[in-house]
Amino acid sequence: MGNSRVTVREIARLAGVSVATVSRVSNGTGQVSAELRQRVLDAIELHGYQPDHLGRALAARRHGALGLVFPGLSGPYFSELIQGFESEAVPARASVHILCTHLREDSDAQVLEMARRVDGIAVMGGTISEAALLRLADLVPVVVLAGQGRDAVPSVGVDNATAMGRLTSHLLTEHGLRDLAFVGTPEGSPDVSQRWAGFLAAHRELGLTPPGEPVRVSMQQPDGVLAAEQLLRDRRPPDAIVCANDEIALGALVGALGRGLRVPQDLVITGFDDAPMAALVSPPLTTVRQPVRELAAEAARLILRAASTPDAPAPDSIVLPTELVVRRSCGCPTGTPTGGTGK
Amino acid sequence: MGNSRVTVREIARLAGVSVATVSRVSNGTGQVSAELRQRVLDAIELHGYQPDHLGRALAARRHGALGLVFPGLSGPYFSELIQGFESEAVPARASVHILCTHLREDSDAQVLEMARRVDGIAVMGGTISEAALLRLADLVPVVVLAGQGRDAVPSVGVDNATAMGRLTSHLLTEHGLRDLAFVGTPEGSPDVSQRWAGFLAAHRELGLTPPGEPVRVSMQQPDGVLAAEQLLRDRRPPDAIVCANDEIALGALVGALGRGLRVPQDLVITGFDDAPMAALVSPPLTTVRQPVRELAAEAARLILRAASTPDAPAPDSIVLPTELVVRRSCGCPTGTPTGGTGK
DNA sequence: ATGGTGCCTGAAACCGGTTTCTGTTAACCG
DNA sequence: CGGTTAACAGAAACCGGTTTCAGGCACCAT
Repeated sequence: MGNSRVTVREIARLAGVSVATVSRVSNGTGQVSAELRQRVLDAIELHGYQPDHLGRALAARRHGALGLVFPGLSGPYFSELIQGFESEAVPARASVHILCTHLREDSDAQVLEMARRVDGIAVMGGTISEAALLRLADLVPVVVLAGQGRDAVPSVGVDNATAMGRLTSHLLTEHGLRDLAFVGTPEGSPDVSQRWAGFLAAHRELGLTPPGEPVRVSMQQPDGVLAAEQLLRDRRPPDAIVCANDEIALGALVGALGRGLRVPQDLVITGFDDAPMAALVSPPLTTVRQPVRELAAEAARLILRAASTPDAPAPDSIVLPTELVVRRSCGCPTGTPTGGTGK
Repeated sequence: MGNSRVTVREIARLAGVSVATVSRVSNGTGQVSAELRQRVLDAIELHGYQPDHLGRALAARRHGALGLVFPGLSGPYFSELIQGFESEAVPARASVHILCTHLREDSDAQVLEMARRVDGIAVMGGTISEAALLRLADLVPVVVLAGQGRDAVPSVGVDNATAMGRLTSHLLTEHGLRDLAFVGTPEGSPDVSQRWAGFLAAHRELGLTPPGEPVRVSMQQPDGVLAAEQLLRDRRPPDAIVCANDEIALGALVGALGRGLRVPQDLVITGFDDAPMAALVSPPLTTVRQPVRELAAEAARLILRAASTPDAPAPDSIVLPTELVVRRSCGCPTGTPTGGTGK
């Protein structure tokens, strides 16, 4: 220990100056004569003084911290998300508080509690109730990450419906597939809900009848294995498995190959996210690329800005572009450069 | 807004009592008459007063927050880790601050900075310098997660060397394999370093010559694909690929299968961690189970305890048991119950 | 000599809580 | 009825910083 218990008043006494002067020196604000400055710097150096964060935060009435709330952690998606958020927060000298809500039932209360410890919060879509979100926005700047904003709560996301519609159309028109299964739980998150909607819309636009129900599973690789086994056990398996994300697709691929099927000859599989593995499996996965890291970074920037200008008008929501990435798992010969950019 | 700017003094004024009484009521400490208590509760309710965390933390001289420092995020390992940590911290009303150091070069400074905002920190082994670790331990309670503790800094981990030694011996003796490759970067983390050491030791115990160098890659699935391709391109590929974790192994499996090899007939692959996917791929992965979530939870408990009893002696390091999980990727016929428990 | 202007400096107030310490009142006891 | 004690309430100090405000001083122009 040693440097832990040193306060401004202590340094002030040792340097023979007032606390105001110590504060000015340690912050570089205001005018201090060269002599006093040196005396203070010496005392600070000698005793290893570091201003206490709490005192400073209390006086400044800002925490210097950002919150990130998500349902759970799984796969490269959340890794990217957290890292994107962090990469923006830390240079702004803001620490990052996290909260996984899926572990507990009283997540609304937890999030509200978090609001009193940070300057702003990014909440993943669908993790807390609508009511809690509004109360939250009342307390601190909030942005919804990958979900629908509401009133004064801006959101950052991609146009999932259009992107998934484009992918689905590709399967229906280019490959003439007619029996597609959708794997993912629309009720689980706004992302999946929109992807499911885009999947349905693409069918209807072509006058086709989409499947009535998706295969509801979670978003991790093991769930994809499970889903594939369930679908392939059926007497009449689908032509294609359209997965809500790459993790599911990777799992489904493992499941399908494990049953001796050939992809894409016997079964087409597609994903969403363009995770690093998508390009490396065989066959490489046809998917939709979305800029996850950039999404989170954008959210962090929005919050930081809102926190520093308290009375500014609520910023607009942001929609980042996606890109259809056609590889071999859909049946295309090879990396056909059909890559269309979503809005 | 509305409830954001209400302070104790405000409530005290409105309820016609002193701030001390408001504080007593809102904390349930001390004695307050039924009448005053009700007046205060009404005022609190009416104005939606919530005590400010900073004021409270400053007075209590504790932050009510824990820090978690890791190199980067990747795969189920870190998900488990974070969730295990969080599951222990949140019920203790402590928020969780995270810091990914691999994104920046000045991580030592960042960690030291974090120390002034939390009551204790868990640092993944190998993420910061030895010097920084010691300085850190000077400021707040610290525990090293999956790494070597030092002096008064306790650690929580598993016996990687023994576990990997057991796995390696299994391949060498049960399956008679002689040409094993190790994939992973020992310099990258204490975990891998110990696993490499165990791999080498198992060879030497049997009087065999281990490979001189590991295949140095990172710890993610794509790296496993890469490593497999590199090894299999060689004129004389190994009999077995012993991977530093399951992610690498899963990638290697994909890479091997993609090249038309049969596992385990043509090539044996093993992992470490027992990630959820390990049991689901074909063939299922032989690996070592370690209680990652429990590891992190234990670390959180250690820190919380140390933070609440400042002058207690430094707790002992903790080593949790591992379990060899034999599945089919090593060549065993099926789920042979050879599962031996490591110390 | 006088008044004005800037530059430094420190006392004190402030951020929003908790806690000690003192004093009042009422209850209880012999 | 006097005296001790317990319960309760509030004033003020405190946690560790920042910032306002007023005063002192040197310097310059009238």
